[in-house]
Amino acid sequence: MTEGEPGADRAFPRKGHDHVRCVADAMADAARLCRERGARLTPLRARVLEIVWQSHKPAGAYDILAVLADEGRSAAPPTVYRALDFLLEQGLVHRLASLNAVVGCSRPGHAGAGQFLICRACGNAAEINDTGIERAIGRSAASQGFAVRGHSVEIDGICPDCR
Amino acid sequence: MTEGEPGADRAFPRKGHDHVRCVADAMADAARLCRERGARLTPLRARVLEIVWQSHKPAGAYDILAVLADEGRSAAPPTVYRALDFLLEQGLVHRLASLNAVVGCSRPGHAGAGQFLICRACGNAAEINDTGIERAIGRSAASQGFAVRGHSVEIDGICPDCR
DNA sequence: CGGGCAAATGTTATAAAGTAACAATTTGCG
DNA sequence: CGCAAATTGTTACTTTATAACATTTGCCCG
Repeated sequence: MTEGEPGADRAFPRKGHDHVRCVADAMADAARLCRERGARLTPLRARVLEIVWQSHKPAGAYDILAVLADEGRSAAPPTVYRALDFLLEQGLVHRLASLNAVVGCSRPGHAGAGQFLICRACGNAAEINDTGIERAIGRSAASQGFAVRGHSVEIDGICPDCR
Repeated sequence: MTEGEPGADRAFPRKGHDHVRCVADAMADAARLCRERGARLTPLRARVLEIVWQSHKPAGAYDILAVLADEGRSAAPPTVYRALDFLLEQGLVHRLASLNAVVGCSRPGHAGAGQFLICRACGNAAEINDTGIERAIGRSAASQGFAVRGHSVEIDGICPDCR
């Protein structure tokens, strides 16, 4: 996602950001990760992942379904939901509950947790991986005697580009 | 919610917790808040709020609908959704997106933000109001140039009573 | 006090999101 | 090859949420 320049750890992509390459990288990471784990990233699952990565706007299951249908694939809701279940399990996508949609995971393989900035103007969602938030959550849960299994942090607001 | 004893700031209710009184307090707070704001806490809205407060398990819209129907009220989905919209706006309930359900707000009036511990064993949800989490979110968003309007933190795990 | 306007609720119908159950197909493996 | 398991196809359905319009209620002002 980031281009490796100093101080380039931004959640929202900068201008001139090479999206084609970013998607290609994500797909390559996913393929490698699945290979290592013995999980099967089938053509259908790979295609769904690619569709999710086409944009930083969270994709609804029925949006994905429409794309598959356009491509002439036989597709019904379970097709998509099953592919998404796989991708979620593998930590390749995140589900944003507040939008009933998913986005590509910027750090593939880390399932079950994630923090997102969601712009109510442009609809883009950016994953942040803020250790401060993680730690604060862990500390707070521990003080209540609560054993954390996963968490979702969805922050609603206006992104830098839309201000 | 808490009983005012030293160190009693627990999110999950202790044993012997007086639920009837806790609900009564919540209703009184809600009535006062609405009066102050000139918002109309009508009998229907009040009843829906009361139903939500009946339990610490998040209530789905159709659960609430069933209760209203049992009571002989004429009720259809919009009845409930409209009441919930009002209660959400007034900050009297929180919506838990990951469960499609709502819970009573422990600090009435603070809409749009909240952090929850959700037990996957018993289904109870407890609101925490952790300033550390709030600060971490604010700091992280600010560093991205993101203007926060609201946030939801839903932490999945096992509560102290279920361990 | 009563007409009239806005807010709230009732009602019907439908959209959107997600799943259950079973059939057909593909894949890896002995 | 041939079988078992995993994946995908297919149909039907459940759950969640909203649109649109009718009716009622509360409240202000003359």
